[in-house]
Amino acid sequence: MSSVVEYKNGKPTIKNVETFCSLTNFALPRSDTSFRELFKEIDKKVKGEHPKVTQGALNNCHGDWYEWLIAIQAWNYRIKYQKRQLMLLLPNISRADLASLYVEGLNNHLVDLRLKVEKSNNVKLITSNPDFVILDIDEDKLPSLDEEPITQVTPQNIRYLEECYKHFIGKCNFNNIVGYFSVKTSLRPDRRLQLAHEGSLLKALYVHLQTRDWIIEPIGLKYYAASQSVTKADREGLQTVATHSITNVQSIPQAAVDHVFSIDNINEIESALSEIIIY
Amino acid sequence: MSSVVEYKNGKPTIKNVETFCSLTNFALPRSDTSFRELFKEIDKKVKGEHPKVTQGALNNCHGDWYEWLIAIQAWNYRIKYQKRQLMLLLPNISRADLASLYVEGLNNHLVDLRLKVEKSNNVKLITSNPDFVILDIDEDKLPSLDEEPITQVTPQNIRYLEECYKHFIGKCNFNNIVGYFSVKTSLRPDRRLQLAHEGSLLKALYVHLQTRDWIIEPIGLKYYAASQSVTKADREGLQTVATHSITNVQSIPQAAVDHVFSIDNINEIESALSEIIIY
DNA sequence: TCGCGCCGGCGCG
DNA sequence: TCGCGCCGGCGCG
Repeated sequence: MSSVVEYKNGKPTIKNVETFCSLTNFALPRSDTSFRELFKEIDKKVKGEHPKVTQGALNNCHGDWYEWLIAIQAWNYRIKYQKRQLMLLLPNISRADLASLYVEGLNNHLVDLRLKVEKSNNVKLITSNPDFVILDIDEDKLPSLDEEPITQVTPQNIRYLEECYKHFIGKCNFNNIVGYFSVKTSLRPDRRLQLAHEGSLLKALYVHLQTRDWIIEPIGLKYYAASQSVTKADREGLQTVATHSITNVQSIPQAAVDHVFSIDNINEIESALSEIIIY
Repeated sequence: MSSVVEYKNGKPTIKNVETFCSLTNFALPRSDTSFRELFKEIDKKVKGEHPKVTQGALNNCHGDWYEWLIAIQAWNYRIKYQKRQLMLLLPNISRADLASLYVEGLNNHLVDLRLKVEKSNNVKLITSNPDFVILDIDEDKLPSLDEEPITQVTPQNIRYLEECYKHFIGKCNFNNIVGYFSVKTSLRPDRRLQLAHEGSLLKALYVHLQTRDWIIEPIGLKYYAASQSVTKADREGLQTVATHSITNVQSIPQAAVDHVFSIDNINEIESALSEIIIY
């Protein structure tokens, strides 16, 4: 236990992965265990032994824990139900732009768009990376993955899931990237708009690729979100339109966020995945 | 001093206005006093007497303090330089939607747009209210305001500035609302995107009004932002395009945020206002 | 009671 | 060193 917090000049630093693995005893929570409660208990243990740990440090960890639990379950879902679609963790944008997942030709369209946009008016196309990308391996060209379910919460397994996206860099065609998924343990009226922005911009980029390759009937790009609890105001706030679709009367207004799931235990992850992962 | 924090069931609550007025001695800071340092000192005093005050409570207050200082300076700027443009605080959206500032005809276009968008695809047009609206009183129809500068930081003066927008509800024509201004004491890579979303959506609504009224050469809508410190990454992140402007090749890509100002003292407010308030 | 919009303190690469 | 993207705890109406 004392090993999960390090001190640097008297300032405690939570070792995120080790804390989560050690304090969950390396096991997945029961399928009806509330993540909220689970995180609260872990917090209590950490704070009990290390009173100087800040709320901000715990906030930071909660976000990762939530992503890991969903990533593990998504991994197992693909294997259990033998789906060709899969959901993978993405790193932050300074480690890898999600456009780099596309094959060279499509990536070049996006690079070209960014360059031209920037050149014409000193303007950029910037958003954060979503937490997950949803791939559809409908062609043999994409690498196949291990078929081993993940049953233990270990640093090795977490690291494996966090790096999995690397296999697909430069390999995805237009129809291989079918959606994105961003998750937050909690929402606030201001923070939930980050999701709307992300969804809106990702969909605008998709429409751009569609136009450049003149794809008449695209399968469409889904953008999903999830949180441990979702109020009516959250749902309404997240029904915001993808702004590119409202300025001319021809296009049908399109939601930036297609659906927001309430996910606070493993059963609820499973249920969300059954709507997200169709094939 | 003890009066600025109230206790409810042992839980401290900062009385925001009273704290700021009392701990600044009801005076505006010197024109080169760093707001950062000022807020830090106030925090220290509050925490010194009330150790149970949380970081979250102070965060909440900092946002208001920053807005008030800018609102006071904007008020005085108009009078000092006899400008016909003015910058007013806006309330949060549950108190008054900013569309309500427009005259009935224009407001109806926006109501109509919201209805049709919602009806067609269960999608809404949602963003937070910006902190300030920038008005141009270029017609005699708009109410005129007091010409008294504000030299004291008092609850009465702050309340006055917070309610000033009410005079303009239902009174603004297309060319009376020339811009918005949102401010944050600090930025983060995720939170700065809230500004991009807000700017993008406000500009899309403006384009919609322009289309409905078929206004050929609109004066344009500006969206500005400010923070106590702005990094290169912040500037680049905020150069994000207003997404409606990139999906067809005819329109020129337009920035969601026209300019981000670094404002940490009264001189810097003055300097920003000289770029924002032109006429 | 709850919705709004506020923001600092992270762990990591 | 800094950029990324994390999120709870507010004061107020």
